[in-house]
Amino acid sequence: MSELKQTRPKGTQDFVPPDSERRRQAEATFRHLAETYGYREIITPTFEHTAVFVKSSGETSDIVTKEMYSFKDRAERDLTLRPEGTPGVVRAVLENQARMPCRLYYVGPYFRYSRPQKGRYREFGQVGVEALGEASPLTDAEVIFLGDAFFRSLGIHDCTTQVNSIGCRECRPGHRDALRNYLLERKEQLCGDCRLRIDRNPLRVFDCKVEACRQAVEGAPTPRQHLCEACKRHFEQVLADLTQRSLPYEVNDRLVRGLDYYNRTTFEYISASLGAQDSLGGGGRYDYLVEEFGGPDTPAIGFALGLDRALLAAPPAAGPARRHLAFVVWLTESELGETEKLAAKLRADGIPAQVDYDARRVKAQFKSADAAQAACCIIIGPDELAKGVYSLKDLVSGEQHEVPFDAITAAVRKRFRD
RNA sequence: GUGAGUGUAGCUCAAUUGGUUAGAGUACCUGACUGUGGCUCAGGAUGUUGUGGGUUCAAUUCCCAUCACUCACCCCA
Repeated sequence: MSELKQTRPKGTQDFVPPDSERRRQAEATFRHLAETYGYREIITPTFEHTAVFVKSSGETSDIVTKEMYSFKDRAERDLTLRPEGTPGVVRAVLENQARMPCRLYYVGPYFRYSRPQKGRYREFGQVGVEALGEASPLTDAEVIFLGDAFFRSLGIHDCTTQVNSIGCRECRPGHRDALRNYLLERKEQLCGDCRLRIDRNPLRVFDCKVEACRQAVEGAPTPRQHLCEACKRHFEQVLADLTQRSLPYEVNDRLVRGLDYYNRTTFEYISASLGAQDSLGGGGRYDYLVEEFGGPDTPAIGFALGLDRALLAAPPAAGPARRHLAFVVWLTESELGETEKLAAKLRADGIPAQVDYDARRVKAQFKSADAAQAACCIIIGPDELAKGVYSLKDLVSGEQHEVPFDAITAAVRKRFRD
């Protein structure tokens, strides 16, 4: 293989047909589903002032400390390619003084500087929703249900839903202290990372996969044990509504999530068929974030789902379907004018039409049509023009018959329906 | 950022213990079929063996470096 002069940057992906079409399809499915629940699309910049992410995700979170694509522009502004969606949405909602409550969804590329592997890319596709100004536990359950519905509509069936509650301003400090004391007593057993976490964010120790840490944390005080009455009731209502909706779930006490802004409900969707990167998506409540951005006290909840991983977990597309495309084939140059006219008419009638202007022989044109996966060919030759017909050939069945000039659109439409 | 594995034709892969013109399938092109794709048959074209160095009479094969990809750690989508 001769060396290509230009290759794509590490961790980025090209989507060529039909992969690009499969991806679009999944996005369309999500848009439709989200709109079904009353969400409307929000489009925000792909980069923001770095402070937007640092303030919301947490100064010490891994995303902020080592995974951001940050740069200075020509005026020395500190900018960052968005590593996640929520902070930008919250910023935009406040900046545009959107009326609360409001339900927003988004679709787009996100960027994190981490080493690529299966299901993890430096540029990746994410879809998400944010329900701002809604405090009810029923909203939590509906949001969790919506994420699950998206995966199911893509044909993903091995997806399990995990939920947890990490409490609020009232009950978190109590738990934090209890957990910190518990961990300090067992500091010797913990890995280096976790020893640092004791001070910075003890909750994250629950996330650690090191076996020693897992054991040490076995009997640790869980967030759930320390929930205040209000949080406890909220969580119970979330679970009750999930049950009501017949959505199977697992309560996972170790599910704490990596972003600082979460409170109360957290959840995550896990797939068994993805390898190490098994999280299809996740989210949670972030009742304090809007206020921290300088806005009014506003409860909120949302999720982000990984498009790349969803497509990885979804069953492969069905067999090679023919495209709704008519290929117009010409015999000699004297039919070229007629060929262009027919193609124009078909397109005006809403039928995608293509012509191979370069291939001189009919055989080569048919090969092009086949390679393009066209559903049919329309042949224009001297004989046809003399008789006032086109020859219409179905490329799947191989059948061919003559169609009067003015009946061609209807005849092709019929082919597409079959 | 750390570790391991893999780089041979457009694609998927071969090539005995290092041994001289690096093969096969598929895709591609041509013809059988000068108005017809897919099937069949016959023929044809294709590689600086990722790159750079080293060992050797001889390197796709062994060694070093480098780059790329993959998987895992980490982190999470």
